Amino acid sequence: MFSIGDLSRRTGVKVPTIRYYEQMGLVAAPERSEGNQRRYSRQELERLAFIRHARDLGFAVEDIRSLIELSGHPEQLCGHADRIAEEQLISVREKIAQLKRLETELERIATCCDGKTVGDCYVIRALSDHALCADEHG
Amino acid sequence: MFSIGDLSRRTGVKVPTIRYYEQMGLVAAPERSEGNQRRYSRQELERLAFIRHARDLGFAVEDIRSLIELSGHPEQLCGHADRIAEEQLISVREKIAQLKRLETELERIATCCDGKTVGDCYVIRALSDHALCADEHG
DNA sequence: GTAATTGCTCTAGTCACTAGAGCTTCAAGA
DNA sequence: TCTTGAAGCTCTAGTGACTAGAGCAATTAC
Repeated sequence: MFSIGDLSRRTGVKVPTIRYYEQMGLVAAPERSEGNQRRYSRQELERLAFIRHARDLGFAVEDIRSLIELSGHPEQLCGHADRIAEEQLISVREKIAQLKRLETELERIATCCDGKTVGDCYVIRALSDHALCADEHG
Repeated sequence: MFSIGDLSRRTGVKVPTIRYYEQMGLVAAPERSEGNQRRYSRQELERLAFIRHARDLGFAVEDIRSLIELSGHPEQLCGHADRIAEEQLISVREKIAQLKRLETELERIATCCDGKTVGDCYVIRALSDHALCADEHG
């Protein structure tokens, strides 16, 4: 049996976050000690590790809820789980592409400044005048 | 003189967001019509375009507040503005690196599924068992 | 003149937590 | 056994950057 602090240390999920996940129904309400403290089994540790891993990969809490529900029905076809993962991959790729465009422009903005006064500052001018942008972004 | 809707169309910032920026002190409260509707000048249009541009580049509202304040003091040295832009560039690069690690793992997860039942599903197994991960992430 | 659109204020909701107050329980050492 | 300090409990409210909706008033186009 693990206390909530044990669980936190083993999974890397902060204590208040574990309680938040319980409130949201992502993890079941566990047994309690005589003094009303949460006591977790290994099964609950594993579920929390699953959630942590999925959150690290950027899955939304709602997606995780679906994945957990699916994992409870091992006889079903896995197309749904597969689709959630693929959508997440697409979304990650879009974010990368967007951030790369921002990187390009920020490089231009942040490296052109000659260290003089704000009146000549390329950072400020570039932000004021969209026409200075090399290509479209945002 | 522009109405809030004109401003919204010209800058691409949504109407409630313009009012929110006013509340946050990013744009000044403008003149009002006889019927208490906001009426903006070209100067305010330009400031909002500045804000929009900076938000597109991922600057936080607090950073934008600093940049606006700096742009009102053109005699100062621009080192501060420069540093804000450079920090933003560093943060964007970190996000890109992190997302690329996620992309790699998601590719592995999302493409190995053989379309059978959830019991054999690689997506679910990969999320359950961190040891299946090729390298560290998160 | 009237109807549709746009605008107003205000409150509350989003997401995924995080922080704090004020209390109780637990575990380890004396 | 007692005590002390860490860890736990519940509850409320705050974060950032908006977004949605209610219930009105003003403006604009026909």
